[in-house]
Amino acid sequence: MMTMNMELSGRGKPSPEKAQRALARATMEHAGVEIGLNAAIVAVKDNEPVVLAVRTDPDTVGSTDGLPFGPFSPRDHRTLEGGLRSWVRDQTGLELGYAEQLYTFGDRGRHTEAGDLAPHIVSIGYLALAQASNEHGLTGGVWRSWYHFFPWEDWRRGRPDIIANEIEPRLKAWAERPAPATTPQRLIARADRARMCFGLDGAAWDEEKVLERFELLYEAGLAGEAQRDGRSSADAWKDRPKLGASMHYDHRRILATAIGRTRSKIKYRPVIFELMPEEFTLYELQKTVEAILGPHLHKQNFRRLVEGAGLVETTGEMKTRTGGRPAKLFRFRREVLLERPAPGVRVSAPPNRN
Amino acid sequence: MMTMNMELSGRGKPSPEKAQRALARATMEHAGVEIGLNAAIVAVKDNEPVVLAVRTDPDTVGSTDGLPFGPFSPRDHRTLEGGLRSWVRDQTGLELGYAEQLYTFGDRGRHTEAGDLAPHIVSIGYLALAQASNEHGLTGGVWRSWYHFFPWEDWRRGRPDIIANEIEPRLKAWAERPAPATTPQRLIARADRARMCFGLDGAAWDEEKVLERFELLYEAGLAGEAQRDGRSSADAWKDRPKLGASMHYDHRRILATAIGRTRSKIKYRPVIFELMPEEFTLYELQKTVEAILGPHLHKQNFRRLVEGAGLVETTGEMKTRTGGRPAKLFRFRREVLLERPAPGVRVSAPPNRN
DNA sequence: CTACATATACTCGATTAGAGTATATGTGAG
DNA sequence: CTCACATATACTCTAATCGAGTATATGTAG
Repeated sequence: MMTMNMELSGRGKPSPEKAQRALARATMEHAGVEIGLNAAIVAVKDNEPVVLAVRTDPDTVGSTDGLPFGPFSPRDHRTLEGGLRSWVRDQTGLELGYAEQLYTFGDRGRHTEAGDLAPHIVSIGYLALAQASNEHGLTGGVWRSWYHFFPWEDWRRGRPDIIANEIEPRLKAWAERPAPATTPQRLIARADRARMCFGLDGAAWDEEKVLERFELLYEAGLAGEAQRDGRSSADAWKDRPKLGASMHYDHRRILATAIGRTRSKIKYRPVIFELMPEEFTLYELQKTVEAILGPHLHKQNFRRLVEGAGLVETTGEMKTRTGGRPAKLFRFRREVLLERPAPGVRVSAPPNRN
Repeated sequence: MMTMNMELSGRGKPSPEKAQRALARATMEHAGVEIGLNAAIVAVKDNEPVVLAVRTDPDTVGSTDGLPFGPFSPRDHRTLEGGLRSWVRDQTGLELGYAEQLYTFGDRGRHTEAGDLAPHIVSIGYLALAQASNEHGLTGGVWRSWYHFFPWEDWRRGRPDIIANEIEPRLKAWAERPAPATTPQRLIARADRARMCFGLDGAAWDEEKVLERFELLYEAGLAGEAQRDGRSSADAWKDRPKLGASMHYDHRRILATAIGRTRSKIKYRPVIFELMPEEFTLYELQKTVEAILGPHLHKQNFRRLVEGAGLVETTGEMKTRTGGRPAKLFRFRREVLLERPAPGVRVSAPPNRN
């Protein structure tokens, strides 16, 4: 756990390496609210979707990953996004390209590492997309697979075993236990939530519901963070393996939001090309889409779809050494932005893959 | 314009009516960041989509509307949404039902009513949906049509004249003027942005791009807020009528975000029923959808769509006095949430309505 | 030179979306 | 009382789209 310096000293200059400590210190200076910016920086490396993770406290044994984060100071930066870009540059050496705001997390009690009396940090989560090739200057952080934190989200080799072996039985047990009396009547029953979130009992799997799934696991005490935060629901699973790697604070929630947003957004905006090199084959494009979404379309239809939507144009070049017939190289066709209101990789939901 | 009291006195207790002044004052007390929560509370009254507006400063002549807003104090409220519900109750007497976070606005220079040196307020915008019938206890604020603030968004009687008469010529003139040299190369040209946003020159109208359109008008100096904020682009239109009613601070941006979110969300979540009474006819449902989206489906297909998706079930009752054949009454079928991953009113974009 | 792997083109049937036609059943004017 | 009218509801038709399959092209590796 991160230890916070409770004695106050004068205002500390934020240093890139210890920005989080600076943030904690700055927060002490008044009893108000401090703004933290969190970045889920996403890329695809070797067909694996990855996110940039930092060790929040490298000195402690058993420490966990976190997302890069830093304070927002309105004195130094005119915009939130500008502030984000600035300290991401300082902390990691990366120059962000595409970035969008995700969600603002401000609930007390969701990240109680420092105790409930800690100063309040409202964290604004951002999603950034980067090309794996652009990482020449990476000075901090390490790329980790999405699926290291969310193994149940990886459907590329079919339904992940962890769902049937760990998630389904534990959620069913949790659904059997009575919900607290304070639960509003309008809420959907635990068993139904589990079924809809994880596609149990023949329900469809919706790859966009990443956050709903994580929230459910947290509530049911199956996420490591639940035990850390002292949720009583976690007691039942104290000795069982945790599901996916935990992260600091509520960073795994932010990452879940980022994954869900990425998955939905590539369907109506051409953001997939933010993750691709300048030139690529259609198969490489498909593999990238599938890394993010799970396997969807068969090859021939993916081709028809992408070309038919005017998303790409050929460069005239060929890529040989593909292991078979050489493939045409394509590039993103920017003009599509001027032609269609919502261009994206329109893969519709597969019928049912359970 | 709102004049702010720049002399500081002691801490004022926030009173419902003057919560915004309290917020401004509280913000003065330290140089940090203050969190404000803004609510776009939406309902549909008599087939008109409305939002709850408050006069931010009733004493000043020519004052403008704003959204209800209040400070977030982590001491008093565990969650952001809890804080929102609490002061909405205090300020307006409304008990919010459905609410979701929209976006966090924190850019300096976007709302310079109090000058660029003003303390920094980061405002978190929320969308809330209410049934018009539930307003028994309304004690503050007044319902205003969306289209009072965004006349160009109202396509229920065809393409609004304001687009051809005011927006198109002024945007074309703006596109002729050179963009500032600091503009990044990757940005889309002004003329193309205008075309895509407002469906000029035969481009399709995308009803979801509400925020993009407002941002463009602001940038081009056609929104009243641009002149208020001293944007030079507004100089060219000093004497021309402003487009839509302005709002305080950046509240019109938040409302634009709320409208866009509502328009997109009803297509994949059954939130339209948050705006409907318990029982309704299919035609009333269609009129409500059209109030929000603009006219879309013809009656027969809308019926097929909504019934086919399992969104509604008949109550067995009929509504007479419809002016024609009596209509069956329907209610929302909650079980659809357990059957489909993304149930909503799936009206696809109309071909082209220019 | 041939087996193999991948790329690419084309076909087919089922489903769906958009739009039109036909019929049912109230209200209200005369 | 009756009939024009307005709205509700059912059914049909056609084109586009989607998922899936088949066929063919063109490299590399042994």
